[in-house]
This record gives sequence, C-alpha cells and structure tokens, in this order.
Amino acid sequence: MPKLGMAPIRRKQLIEATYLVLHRDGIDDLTLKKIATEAGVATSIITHYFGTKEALIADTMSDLIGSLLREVRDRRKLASSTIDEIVAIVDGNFAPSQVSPTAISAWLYFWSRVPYDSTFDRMQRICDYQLRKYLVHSLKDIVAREEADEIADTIVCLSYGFWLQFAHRQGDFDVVRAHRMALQVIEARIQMAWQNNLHLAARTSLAADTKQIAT
Amino acid sequence: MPKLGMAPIRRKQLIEATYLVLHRDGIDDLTLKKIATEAGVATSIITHYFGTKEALIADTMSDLIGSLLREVRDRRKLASSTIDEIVAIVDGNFAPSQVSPTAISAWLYFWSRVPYDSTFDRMQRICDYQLRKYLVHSLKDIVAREEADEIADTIVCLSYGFWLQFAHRQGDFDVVRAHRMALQVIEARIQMAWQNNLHLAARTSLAADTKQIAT
Amino acid sequence: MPKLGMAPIRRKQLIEATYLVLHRDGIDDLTLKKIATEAGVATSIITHYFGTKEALIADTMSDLIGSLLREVRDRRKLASSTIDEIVAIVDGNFAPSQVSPTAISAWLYFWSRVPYDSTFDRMQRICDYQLRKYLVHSLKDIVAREEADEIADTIVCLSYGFWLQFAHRQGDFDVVRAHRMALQVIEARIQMAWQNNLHLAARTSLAADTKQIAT
Amino acid sequence: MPKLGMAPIRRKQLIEATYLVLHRDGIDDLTLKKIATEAGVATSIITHYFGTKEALIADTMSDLIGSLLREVRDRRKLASSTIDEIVAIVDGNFAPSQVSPTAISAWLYFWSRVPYDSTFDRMQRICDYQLRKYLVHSLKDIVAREEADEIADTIVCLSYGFWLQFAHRQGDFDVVRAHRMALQVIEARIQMAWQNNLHLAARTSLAADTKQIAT
DNA sequence: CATGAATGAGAGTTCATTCAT
DNA sequence: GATGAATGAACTCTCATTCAT
Repeated sequence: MPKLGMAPIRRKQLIEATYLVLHRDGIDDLTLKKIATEAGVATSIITHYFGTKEALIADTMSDLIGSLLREVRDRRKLASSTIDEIVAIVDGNFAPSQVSPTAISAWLYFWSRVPYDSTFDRMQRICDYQLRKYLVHSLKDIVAREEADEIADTIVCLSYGFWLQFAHRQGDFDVVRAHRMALQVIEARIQMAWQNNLHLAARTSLAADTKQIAT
Repeated sequence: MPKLGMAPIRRKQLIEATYLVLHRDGIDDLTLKKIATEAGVATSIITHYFGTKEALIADTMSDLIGSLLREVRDRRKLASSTIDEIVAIVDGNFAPSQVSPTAISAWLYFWSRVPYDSTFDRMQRICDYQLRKYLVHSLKDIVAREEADEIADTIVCLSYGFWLQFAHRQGDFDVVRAHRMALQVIEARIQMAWQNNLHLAARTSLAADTKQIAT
Repeated sequence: MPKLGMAPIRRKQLIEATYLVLHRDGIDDLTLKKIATEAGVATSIITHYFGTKEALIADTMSDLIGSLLREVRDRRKLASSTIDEIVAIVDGNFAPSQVSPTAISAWLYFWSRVPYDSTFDRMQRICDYQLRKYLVHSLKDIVAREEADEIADTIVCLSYGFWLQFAHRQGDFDVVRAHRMALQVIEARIQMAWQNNLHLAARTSLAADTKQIAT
Repeated sequence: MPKLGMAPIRRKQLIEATYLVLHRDGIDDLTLKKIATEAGVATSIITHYFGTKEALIADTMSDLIGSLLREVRDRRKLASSTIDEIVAIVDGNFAPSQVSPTAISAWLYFWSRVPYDSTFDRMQRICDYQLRKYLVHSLKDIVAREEADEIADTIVCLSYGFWLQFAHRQGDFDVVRAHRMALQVIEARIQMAWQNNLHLAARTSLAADTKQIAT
C-alpha cells in the first residue's frame, strides 16, 4: 500500500495515537510500541517519519499548543467589543478541544516536562506570552496598565489551575461551572480595579459592557 | 554492627534524596540508583526500607502533602478572625516549604501522576478536600453557601495555577506578587458576592475585616 | 522515462559512493542509506542493481583489487630489465590509486573481513598469488629459487605493512620514503642472497642493474 | 553466588570471551549477547562492569597491546648484546601470545578501527612509538642515526605485514619461516648500511655479533 | 527505471528487583 | 543492617530488505 504523500497522513495519525496512549496509559508508559500498535503500524514507522520519540512528542505538543492558540485567535476575531475580546480568550481556554480528557492529559504531560525540556519550555513561553499579550491588549483599554498586567496573569494562572483540577477530577469536573467562575473572577477584578483607580470616565462608558461578562 | 532504630533515619534520608533527584534530573530520570547515590547508600537499601520504588515515591508525596496541610493548619490556629483564617490558608499555600524549587518540582511530579495512580489520586482528594473544607468553613460566615463553595474552588485552583506557573518560570516568578494577586482575587470575589446577594448584615459587620485582606 | 544501459553507470556510481562512505564514516557505519545518499539515489536502487549489500561491497573490493593488479601489470609491461620488472611491481603497490586515503581505507576494510568472508578470502588469495608470481618470475633470474620465494614473500608482506602504517598515520605518512625503504630492503636482500649463494655469474652481469633500484 | 571482589574476575572473563567471539564470529558480529553467552553470564553484566560495549572492547585492546609490549620488554631484559636486543624485539613480535589465531584476529579488528576511534589511535601510537624506541635505541649503536630510524620503521612495518599475512592465511602460514625472514631482512639492511656509510670502526668490532642474527 | 512505504529482527542500554554474603 | 552481584524485561533506535506504485 505504499502510496505517495503518506507523510502528512501518517504524521497526523501518529500524533493522534500519541494523544490517545498518553491519556489511556499515563505519562511514563508512553512507549513507541504502544503508539505504533494504537496507530496500527510498525514501531519503526515512527522513526521513519519523526526520527526520534522526542520529535514525535514535541510535534504532538506543538499540535496541542497550536490548537489552543487557534481556538483563542478564531474567537477573538469574532469579538465586537473589548469585553467580548476578553471573554473570547477565556472561551478559547475552555473550548471542547482543550478540555477534552485527551487534551487535558496531554497538557498534564506537557507541563510536567517543561522545566526539564528546553523545547517544551520554549513552547510554554510562547503560549503564555501570546495569551497574556491578547489579554493585556484588551484590558489596558479598561484598566491601568499595571492592573492590566496583573489581571492578565491572574486569568492565565486561573485557567491553568482549572485545567489541572479538570485533569485530576475528570468526570467529576464541571467545565461550565469553571468557565462561569473564571468570568466572575475577571468581572470582580475589573470592578475592583475601577474602584481603586477611580477611572471614572472608563467606568461610566464601559459599565454596560461589563455586565456582559457573566452571561 | 546493626544499629537500632535506623529505619526512621534512613527513610527520611531517602525521601530527601528523592526530592532532590526529582528536582535536579527531572521526572523521568528518577532512578533508584540516583536516589541511592544521592543518599550515599546502596540501591538495595531502598528495597530494604520501602519495598518498591513506588512505595518510596508514595511516601515522598505523602510527606509533601502532609507538609502543606501542616503549614495551613498551623497558620489557621493563630488566626483571630474569619478573614484571618482565609488569609492563613492562602499564606500556607505560599509558605516557603511549598514554593521552594524542590517542593514545586515534587508537586509537578505528583500532579502529573494523579490520574494514573490511585494512591496519588486519593492523596490529592484528601488534600483538596481539606483545603476546601477550611476555606468553606470560613467563607460561609461571610457569603452565601453556594458562593462560599465557588470562592473556595476558585482559591484552590488559583493556587494550583500559580504553583504551576512557578514550576515553569522558577527564578523569574515573583512569589510575593503572586501572593498579593491571590488575595486581591479573594477580596474582589467576596465584594462581588456581597453586591450580588445583598447580605447586608454580614456586609456591615465584616466590612472592616475585609480591608485586612490586601495587607 | 527508462534509459537504456543505466546499469554500468549506476554500478560505478554506487561503487564510488561506497569507497567514499567507507573512508569517511568508517567500517561499521557503512549503511546502504549513506551510500545511496552519497550517490544521490534512493536506497532501493542498491538492491535493484546489486541485490544485497554484500554484493555491492564485494564488487567494490573486486574493483579495488583489479585496480592494483592493473597498476602492476601496466608498469611491468614497460620494464626493460629484470630489475626494472621488480621495481615496477613495487611501484604499482605504491601507485597513487593504491595509496590514496580512500583506497587505503578500503584495503583496511577488506583485510579485516578476509578471514570471515570466503569471497574476500578468494580475492585475497588471487591478489597475493598474482603479485608473488610476478615477483618470483623476475627474481628467479637473479637468485636461487628458494631465495626468490622468500624475497617475494618479504616484498609482499612489507608492502602490506607499509599500507597498514599508511592507513593508521595518513597525513603523517611519507609515501616516498616508504617507497624508497622498500626498494632498499629488496636491494639488501638480493645482495645478501648473492653473498650466501655465490651466484657469481648473475652477480657479475646484473651488478649494474642492481644499482638502479635505489633511484 | 554474589561473592565480593568479583570485579577483576568478571572483567578478565569478559575480555577473554571478547577475544574468543571476535576470533570465531568475525569483526561485525561482535555482539554483547554473544560475549555474555560465551562467558556464561547475562548481557547486563557487561554494562555493569564496563559501562558500554566500547569500554569493554577498548579494555580488550589495551590488554592485547599490553601483552605485546610485555613480551618485548621481558625478552629485551635478557639480552646481553646489541644484536640480542634487536632479536629480542622481533622475537617478542612473534611470541606465541601474539601469533595465536585469537590474538591475530584481535589485531585485525584493532587495526581496522584505528582511523575511526581516537582511543585506538592513541593506543596504536603508543605501541608503535615503544617498539621504534627500543629498536632505534639498539640500532643507533651499530648504524648511523638516520639509518637506525629507517631500519626500525622497516622492521615494525614488516612485522605488521607478516601479522596481516598470518591473519589471512592462518594455518597455512609458517611462523618460524616468517620469523627467520624478518631477521634476514634486518641483517641485510644493517650490512647495507655499513657498506653505504663506511662505518669502519663499528663494522670491524661488531662483525662477529652480526653473524648471530640469522641463528 | 526509480522510489517511498513499510517492516521485523536485533542491536546496545537502562533499570527495578532479588539474593547470598 | 547493609551491600555488591546478578538478572531479565523492556526500552529506543538502526538497518537491510521487500513491495506497490
């Protein structure tokens, strides 16, 4: 069956198998044999298309992060107001593709290796940077710059915390509730910023928008 | 020359070595040989005192979680008000023993295995349950029961998120700032709860206390 | 678009690539993939034209030995005296095609496998036999038959020794000096043979010729 | 059966097994499994005592070269004249421990890897240097310095050539004859040196000694 | 004629564990 | 109590070869 142009097909297939085995068997039972069996091919196919196990995993993680950033970017494009933009980012973080059990297991694996793998570290920095950039871009229209930074950090970390919790509680975890809780924190923090900073003008003009957050 | 009562000494010594190797060499280079070398003993000593590698790691994680709960419990005992109690819990989460690089690496390892190891899962449930119990116990004096649950969950998840971030950014991570940001979220969420729920009585009597949070 | 008569072109091309990879990467990194890459073709081309890796290597070695015997034969034809013939053989052994780094690496590989590969063993016997036959043919006009045999063996072995040395010292090896040293040994041995055997007739008539050797 | 102090025993045992497998199965069938089986132990024992396959082979080769130099050194100590010293070196090169089929196979392996393995290259340099040093030390009492160098090189290379021939022809190779032929070359070359250089004083006084060479 | 796809056998190496001392 | 000896299972990766296109 050697048809031409199998490379992209096999690569995708093997990345999917990696997600699956990672989720099913756990973090330190991720062997090439299992992945190959899952994909229905010989172990050496992996070497053939990826060179090393590391490369396959790196590509899988790259796929994961690319998917998150795409979810966020796509939603952001559709936003029609500053608040909508912020909500879009949070929505992206809670998109089905990111809170599926399989994706969450991959995130768990990814995070656990960031400090010991420079490739992962770089990916994580890029992801963090992108999310924060988007958030600060929107937040700085509503609150003071320093507040914007802190709120952005808070949102990013809160998302990570929810994901971690989801990874641990899986079926018992209520994604919708978590989503709502995240938005409430944002709303609360923005309001606090206003009270502290007396950004009266912004407060007046954006008061209506803010109400949208919890919906 | 058999020494009496070596067991507790050796066990502690090996657990400490486990923390160290885990932090230094990363999650999948945690070999018994390295741990033994680090502790200055023969590999078979580990089997002798712990039986299996799994048991040693489980004991290390148990030590980690015990240490967190102790930090929280100790601080809580000194609290003189409801708000103080909440702050005490957050303070416990950010105690030096929990945000040391070594401890953070252990947490990372622990989290990554929770879904695949029933012992770890049980430990994680206990830890989560304890923290939430403490938080809800205090929060329910200030806000409605459902709000208390949600705020407790928010605080726990936010802590996890900060830890994760700390694990990834290590030296670049500002623990003091994170600590402050966590308290601000709590303050903001409590105030929002008040506004939404018109718990006027509580609002009036506890208004002063709330001010303490950010200090 | 099938081209006619590609076989000899491809075969030569692949044999040259084999020499190159053998020299560059060493004896146990001689893989078909490397050879194919070096030749700029797909790996399966090798199987197509040679059947097996062994066959390719055997053909390469055959090429090597054929080249040595050709060098010797060509020079021998031009010789105008008995001594010239002997010198011609030694000259052939030190011909540029035989003492190039690439060729020397191939010889090294070849020798190391002679005892374990019957094809190589046969080739080596033929090569040895040919060189000795040529030498004895000339020597027996100057010295007694037993002496001729021994001197022929000495010359052959000394050449091998010099090649081996060249293979090991490469750039530091002085080919011209080695060449001269080989001729001196021959001259010395022939003189000794005369002294021992009192071949007075030969001694007288060939004395002048002998002087040529060292030039 | 884990007794203390097994290390030197096992190491020797594994080196011997390496010699054997190398000789029996040839140069590129030298697998750890075979060596371990030959030695009657598990494969992992090799890793346990040597770390890597490379280290085991390097130690084997070190043993080989050490043995040659010891043979030469021991014989040299017993020499009572300059000529005896030279003969002692040649005798060492043809000692049973060096011209046994097993040792010859090891030499063949060793030589074939010298250009691609810096450890082997270093060993080869040391061995060469030592042999030449001994030879020149003795030769310079009989002939001019430049002649001494050239004759030493000739002897070393001739020995290598004979060994190579022995490796290829094994049972058909007459070691005693080769030994004699080597000594004849030395005698012939020394006499030639005298004739060329008119070292009359030395010639007279050492003439008797020289006669010993061929015995 | 030429190729990429695919494989399976086997390589070296790692490692948790058992056991006699 | 403590150790070094020893093992076997499992890992990743390499590579010559076959085959459909």
